[in-house]
Amino acid sequence: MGTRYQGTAEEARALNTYIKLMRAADSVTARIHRHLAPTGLTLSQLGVLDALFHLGPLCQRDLAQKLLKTGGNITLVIDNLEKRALVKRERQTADRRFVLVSLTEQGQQLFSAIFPRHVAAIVQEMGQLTAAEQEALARLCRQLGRAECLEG
Amino acid sequence: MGTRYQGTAEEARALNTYIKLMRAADSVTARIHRHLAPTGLTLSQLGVLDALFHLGPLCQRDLAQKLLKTGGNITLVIDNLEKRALVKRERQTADRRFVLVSLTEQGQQLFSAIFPRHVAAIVQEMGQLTAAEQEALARLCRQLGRAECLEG
DNA sequence: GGCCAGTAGTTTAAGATTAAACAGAACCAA
DNA sequence: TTGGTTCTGTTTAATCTTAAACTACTGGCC
Repeated sequence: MGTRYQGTAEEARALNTYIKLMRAADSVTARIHRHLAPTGLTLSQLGVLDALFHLGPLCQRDLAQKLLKTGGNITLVIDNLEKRALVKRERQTADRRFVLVSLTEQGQQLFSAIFPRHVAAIVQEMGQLTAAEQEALARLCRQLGRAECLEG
Repeated sequence: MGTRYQGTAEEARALNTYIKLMRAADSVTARIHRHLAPTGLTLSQLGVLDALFHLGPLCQRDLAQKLLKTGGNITLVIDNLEKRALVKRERQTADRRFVLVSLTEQGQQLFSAIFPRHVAAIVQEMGQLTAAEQEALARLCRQLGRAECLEG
């Protein structure tokens, strides 16, 4: 956007950085998603499986927080994973407001099969940068994305 | 994702950078979009208006390329902008396959009114980083997103 | 006990997004 | 001229995404 905008140097710099950041994220996302396509999983679904695999069962509120998504969104993504029997929901008895989501046997197996390829795709994407550059990029991104919850 | 994944150092580094990049892009996008909400425009719609404003009338294929989106997506976004009379379509007579999209008077006015605030929001977001850091981030992102068309 | 505020999930409406199938147009070659 | 190829844009089906309205549940307070 706004490649031709003439403003102050500060504005031009901020705009340029913003555009480059968005394009990089879009490009990488598109390519990673294409690697994933044959599995029939979306990136959102993989995100949920990943969280459950590495962190154990979680309630939907926690999933929403981890993935920076709204509650309504998580409801739908879990719905779709549940249709494929990759995760299951369990209403908690202690506090019936909570729903605990966990991987099924099939979910575990599928994720274990897919994850190494997913990591390989990410390593390949990042291969454009040296180790030092990757670390610098990670640091700058962390500084930019500083928490500030999505729904706050 | 995969904060707890134990792989090689190369894998851990690539994963970490990937996560940080995605979270930064998501956070910034969410905050920028919130600034935009009162106008009723989505970020995609603003992207189209911006391209038309700064580059002049374009056909949908060119818009898709500029914005890294699919043709089907552009069709819909233009539909929605057309409903609000912010852009207009004109079938080209020279080659009837092309549709030239341009801003209406209203579109120009709305964009002119909104753009400065949008730039201000981006400058504020990027204010987390020094000028040198912004330039470093832009360079690293450019390196990562190197062209490779979306639909190719 | 009964009301009320806050919390967890769901639903709904609108828009974004892609891939894939499709229609119309241009173009090239035999 | 006809046939095949390529290109632009549209449509469709599926999913994602958000905000906002809604339901169900908990816990505190009178």
